[in-house]
Amino acid sequence: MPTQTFFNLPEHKRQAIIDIAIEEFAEHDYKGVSISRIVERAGIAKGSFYQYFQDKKDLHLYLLQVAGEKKLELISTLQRPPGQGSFFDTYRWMMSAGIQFEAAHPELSRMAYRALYGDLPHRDETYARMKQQAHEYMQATIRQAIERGDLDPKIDPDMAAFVFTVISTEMGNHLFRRLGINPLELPEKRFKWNLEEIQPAFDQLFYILEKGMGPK
Amino acid sequence: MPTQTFFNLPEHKRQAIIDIAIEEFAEHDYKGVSISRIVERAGIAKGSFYQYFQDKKDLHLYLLQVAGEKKLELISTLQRPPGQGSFFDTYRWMMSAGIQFEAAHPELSRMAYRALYGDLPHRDETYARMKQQAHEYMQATIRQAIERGDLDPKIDPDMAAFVFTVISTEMGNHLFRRLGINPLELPEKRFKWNLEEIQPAFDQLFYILEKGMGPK
DNA sequence: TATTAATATGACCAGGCAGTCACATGACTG
DNA sequence: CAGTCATGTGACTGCCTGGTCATATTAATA
Repeated sequence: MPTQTFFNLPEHKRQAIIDIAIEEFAEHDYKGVSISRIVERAGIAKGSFYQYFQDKKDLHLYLLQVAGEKKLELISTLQRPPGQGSFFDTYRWMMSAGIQFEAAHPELSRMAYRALYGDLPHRDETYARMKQQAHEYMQATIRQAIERGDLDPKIDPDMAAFVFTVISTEMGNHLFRRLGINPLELPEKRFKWNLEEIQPAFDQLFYILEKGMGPK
Repeated sequence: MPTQTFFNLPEHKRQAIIDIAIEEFAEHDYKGVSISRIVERAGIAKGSFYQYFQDKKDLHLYLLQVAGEKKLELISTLQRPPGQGSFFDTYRWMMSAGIQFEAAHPELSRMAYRALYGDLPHRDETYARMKQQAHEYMQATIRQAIERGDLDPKIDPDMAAFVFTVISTEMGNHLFRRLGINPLELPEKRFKWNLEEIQPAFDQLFYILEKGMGPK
């Protein structure tokens, strides 16, 4: 965690450091992120940086925490699907929320994606588990949905969880590519993100997930 | 491409360099691979290395080429699915072939995976396109399968190609995790790779892909 | 104002890197 | 044997890194 000194900083200065650091961790992988570059861009001395953060890892973990908080923050503003939604409705809402977060904070998403799939010297500490946990959570949800009659009882929960997890992870990338958008350019280009635009894609995806691809 | 000098090397020495370098590119991402470490492990002088390869990138591209050749080599030994297989049969065979390659050459797979999804200074040169090409090829195949009546005409080819592509890419990882195997330890542990063992997983996956997850 | 505590600074350190080059070695030729 | 050419070598360069620390500056307190 950052030191008290960091939190004593004037708001705008603190935020500038965070923003720049996030940009760097979105643009480069862990090894590629240079503290020297960050302090230069932020206009602070190297020594100051190390009065705010213990080391590079400390900064990285903090930024990931910030990303998590931002995501919760955004999701809490979104309306939940009406009533006792079916599994597919709920899941569609979750996925849509994830993609809205990607659109609103592409740098944060990219950083988090790197943390999950990139090379980290401190990977074992939390992140391999994050994937495992997401998988197990999904699996449990699927089991419940099967019991409630929302899903075909013949499917294998482990395999279904795999399919859902891997699709959610990559769906954002796919949608942006499909729409010809570079997510990292989203904020500066002030692209008008139109949720309606992606509904057809969701319809198509969930048709496949629900009914399969085989001939009827 | 490596120099003639490299190809003049005695077989065992050349192979040792290749093997060690592949190990390094499997273990570390591009930035993390150290030529100094490679030459030390291989017991050759730094100067010799640069008489074999132009630079780090030259080595990397060559190793990727080797990986491609090895994959074709292995696949050509596998029996094709009998007769005019349906789309699902063919695709199941392709996916199974991919996983057999992963099991037989986990380091090569890991290196290739890194090349596709990791950070490369020379990424633009070919690799972003590789993904795009795979997607387009899959999409075309799906269109044909629809015309032949092998797939539900109501599905969106683009979305279906996305689902197939992302699942094939990660299916190997998923299977190994499910079986409690670390693919990188496969070769040294001489794990007896039993194809039968993964058939149930394929059955489960293709049930989902064909019939979907929704209640019937 | 004098004293103390908090914060800012950038030259500096040790280590690692990719890549170079002047030279050494060995093998083959006339 | 001398001469030539391919190959091997590792000290070296220049660069960048994460991280340190003695010192300077500023703010707070008495």
